[in-house]
Amino acid sequence: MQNSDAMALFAALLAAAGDLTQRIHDGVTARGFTDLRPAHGFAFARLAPDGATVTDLAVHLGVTKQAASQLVDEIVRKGYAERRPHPEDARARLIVLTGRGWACTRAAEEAAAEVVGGWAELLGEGEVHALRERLARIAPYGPIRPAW
Amino acid sequence: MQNSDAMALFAALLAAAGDLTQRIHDGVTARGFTDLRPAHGFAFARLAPDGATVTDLAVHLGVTKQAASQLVDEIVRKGYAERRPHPEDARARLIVLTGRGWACTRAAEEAAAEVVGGWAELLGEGEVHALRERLARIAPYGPIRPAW
DNA sequence: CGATTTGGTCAAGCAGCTTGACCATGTAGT
DNA sequence: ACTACATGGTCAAGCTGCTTGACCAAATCG
Repeated sequence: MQNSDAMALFAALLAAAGDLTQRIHDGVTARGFTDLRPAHGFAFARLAPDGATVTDLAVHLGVTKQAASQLVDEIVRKGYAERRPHPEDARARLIVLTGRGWACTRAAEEAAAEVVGGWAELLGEGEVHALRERLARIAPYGPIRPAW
Repeated sequence: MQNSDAMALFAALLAAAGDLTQRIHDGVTARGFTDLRPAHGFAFARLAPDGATVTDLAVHLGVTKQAASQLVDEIVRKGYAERRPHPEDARARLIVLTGRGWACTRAAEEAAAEVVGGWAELLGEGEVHALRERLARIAPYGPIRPAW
């Protein structure tokens, strides 16, 4: 394994991740959600299952809770989520997706499936699945962060 | 291929790309280059072969030429590159790496090789190579861009 | 040659993040 | 139970890295 091979792998990873991000974002925009940026999508992913607190979101996104709070302000203002009192902690607030937030989440999933479907035509379904499985083995869980 | 599988692949890609970026950056820092951010490394990659103009860099990084020019100001000020008159165009300036810039580039390659070496222990050399090859087939060339 | 394009810089403005201070609620120690 | 501290959240101010807009000098095209 030469050093330059490692850099080539790095470049390919960045290109694939950046391309997929861009194309999902384009797909979401094309489905009518024109007032969002990719960062919002990563917030939705954390909110989707059962909601989350601002602090949860901040950890997930790798930013301060003030920054996460601003982002929540924005998606609430735009009608994608709402702040509710937290059922178990009067200090906290539970941020949950609205119907519009769920619709956008589904749009992102569709867009992602479209792009990945194109990859499957290039590589075959099995190869794409293998790709996912191998990436999962080398990639630690942790805060989502920009590629740089 | 379920929609959620596509999102899982997306998450794995982002995690791998972000993790590799972070660990290369850490490695570069550990080797003594403490005044750089990952974005500078992507500039170095474009400058390394034979130098480049500010406009070349801007296209490569996907930003305006003003932003690229600022970034060049910074790496020049810190001694990693220098502006020279362009041999074939008196309007342009050729940005080339200094010795320090090359040393940093080698440090990044070493750091990348270290991380990818760790991946090879997990997956095997062949699998890592296959990963690179498959990513290369689905990832278009284009401007480097943050994962979101 | 004049007209337009291209490489680069200067200047101003802004979006999204940070740090710092603060309040309300929860949790632990004695 | 009362004090002390930790935790969730917001407000305010500031900074960094980017953008848009205007401009100049050199190259290219008619």
